[in-house]
Amino acid sequence: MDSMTGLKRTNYCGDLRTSDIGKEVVVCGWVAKQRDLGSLIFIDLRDRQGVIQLAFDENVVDKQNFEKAFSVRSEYVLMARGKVRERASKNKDIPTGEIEIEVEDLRVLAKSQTPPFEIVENSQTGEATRLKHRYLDLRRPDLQSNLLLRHKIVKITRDYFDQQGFIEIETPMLIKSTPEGARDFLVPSRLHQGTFYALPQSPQLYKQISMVAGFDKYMQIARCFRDEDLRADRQPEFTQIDLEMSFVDMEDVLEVVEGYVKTVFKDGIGVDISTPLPRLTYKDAMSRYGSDKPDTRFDMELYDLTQIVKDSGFGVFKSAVDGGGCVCGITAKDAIKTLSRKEIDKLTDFVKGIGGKGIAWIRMTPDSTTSSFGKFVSEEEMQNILNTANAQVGDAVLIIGDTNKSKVLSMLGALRLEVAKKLDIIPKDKFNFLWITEFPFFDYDEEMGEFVAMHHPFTAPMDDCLQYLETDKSKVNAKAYDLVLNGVELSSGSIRITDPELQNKMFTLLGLSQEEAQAKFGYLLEAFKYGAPPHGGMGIGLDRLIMQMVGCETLRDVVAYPKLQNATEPMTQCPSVVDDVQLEELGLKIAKSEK
RNA sequence: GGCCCGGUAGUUCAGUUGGUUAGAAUGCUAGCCUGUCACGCUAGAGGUCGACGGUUCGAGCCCGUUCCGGGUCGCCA
Repeated sequence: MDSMTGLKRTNYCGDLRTSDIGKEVVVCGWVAKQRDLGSLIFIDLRDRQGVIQLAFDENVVDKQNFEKAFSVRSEYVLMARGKVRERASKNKDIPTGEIEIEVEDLRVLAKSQTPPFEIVENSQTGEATRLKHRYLDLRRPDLQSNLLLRHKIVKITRDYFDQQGFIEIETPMLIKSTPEGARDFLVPSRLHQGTFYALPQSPQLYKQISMVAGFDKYMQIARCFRDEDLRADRQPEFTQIDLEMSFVDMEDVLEVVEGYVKTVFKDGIGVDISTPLPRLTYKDAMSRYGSDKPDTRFDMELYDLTQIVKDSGFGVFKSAVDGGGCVCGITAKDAIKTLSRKEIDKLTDFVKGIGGKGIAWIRMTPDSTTSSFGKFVSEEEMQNILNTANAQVGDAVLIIGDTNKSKVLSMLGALRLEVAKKLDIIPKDKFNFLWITEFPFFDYDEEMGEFVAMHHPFTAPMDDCLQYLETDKSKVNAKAYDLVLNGVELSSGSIRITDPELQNKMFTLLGLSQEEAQAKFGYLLEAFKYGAPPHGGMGIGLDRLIMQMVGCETLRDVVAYPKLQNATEPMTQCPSVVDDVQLEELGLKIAKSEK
């Protein structure tokens, strides 16, 4: 192995261009590829900026360097000094394809074992293997560029909010556990055995207290933790762009966030987002798309057939309507080829999987119109359905009925997405933002038979809903707003309650006793006694934002060191057991052994 | 916790009704090769078919159990 003595890097491999021809440069990096043509050897040397070709001609370079180049293997770490020159034959496909380095001094700084998978873009290797050797996985150009973009986005974010007068404040990682919402990760206390800190699910209460403290505009690139099951877009720890502002109402928050979205897309990836962003109330989103985070990159909106089929001879429809529910449908345009009877059966299974009973369908082929329920309904009813469905030859109509209205909408919303995926009609190059406003304050829990809070207990109700607080909870909406991008909930926020009287009333309505509220949030309530400015804010999911920007399928491609679905990390093998000594110091005993 | 998909060479996969010695590509090793860039050509090494049990004359394939990975529902105020 060689030393670096006498050499100092002058350029990144991937940065060199034809303008550097003639210069003597020193580059460092990893061997991406070695091509041995006999008395001519090429090495592609890779660093974070890209690759550059090193050339070794047996008749020109000295014997020692040539033999080194010959014996080099994948992922060896090299340093090379030489002259940049124009290539004899050019490669138009890469940015450095017209030049190469005629190497005069080659140093092998480190050897490498053969990597367990190929270090290439769009790797097909399973994630468990890649995460076990994440340092190799991260060498891949796509992950390198994802993380470089992430860095850039974070910088743009800090700059934007700084310009808007926001102050970044670090809130603690070790905080009081407040078992509501998601599960907390707990950290046992040594100095106070038997007690625990929790890792924050978000800096929510601290940022509100920062408003009471007078910081006026707060932001933080905040790490958040939730001990819940993982998904492709959900990790137990994630990063949130956390905001809070004083003396604002909803419109002010939305305006700041819209400015941010515009800036970060323009400066980050060169995409123009036109503002103001479109808005939809929760109610409209549910009735038109069957989702509180609709993907508006394609149409296929829901429609209501309840009035048409309320006296239908088709039992499924009739009983849904009689039971106080509804019957709604979607029309899949030009879909009969994809949506064969067999495919519709699969969709029926899909709907059953999310709690539905099935799908009533109509297929309009050029020859005939067939349906699963035609013989039970009159000609007129069928015609009315087709009119409302705006169905033409080639279309498929999918209908769901149930005694639970919101269930019909959400199932149809899920079906809408499933069908769109099957038909492959979702454009990949669009960035469709959408504000969802006027969220219900309460959610009716069927199992418990009562209304439960849909948001954290400091969310303010909308002013014109205050009158219904004690009379009709279903009519109470919150000053809460979500920002949706391409069907993904990117961001969520609200205006908070600062009136202690209203706050107490809300606790009561949420079934929290004074004592419970005091025990959980006493410090915030105490703070509010000393002059709390009206305030509100938002949390923007940084990981999901970047995921959308690079168009990848999983959060793991934009997080440097993510966890597998089982919440472990194969490289470090965490979580792991700890020494008995550690447990003893904490006053802990493991009650259940592993097996 | 439920449901779905998967586990075969280092990697990605194929493997017919259960039938002799389990294949391909790529990677790896060696040799040849002066303009390659997915270099090319030749040769070679590389397998507990996730594990355990069962059915069978015979199991990669069938059955049961279990482990592991992915997706999803529940969950994520």
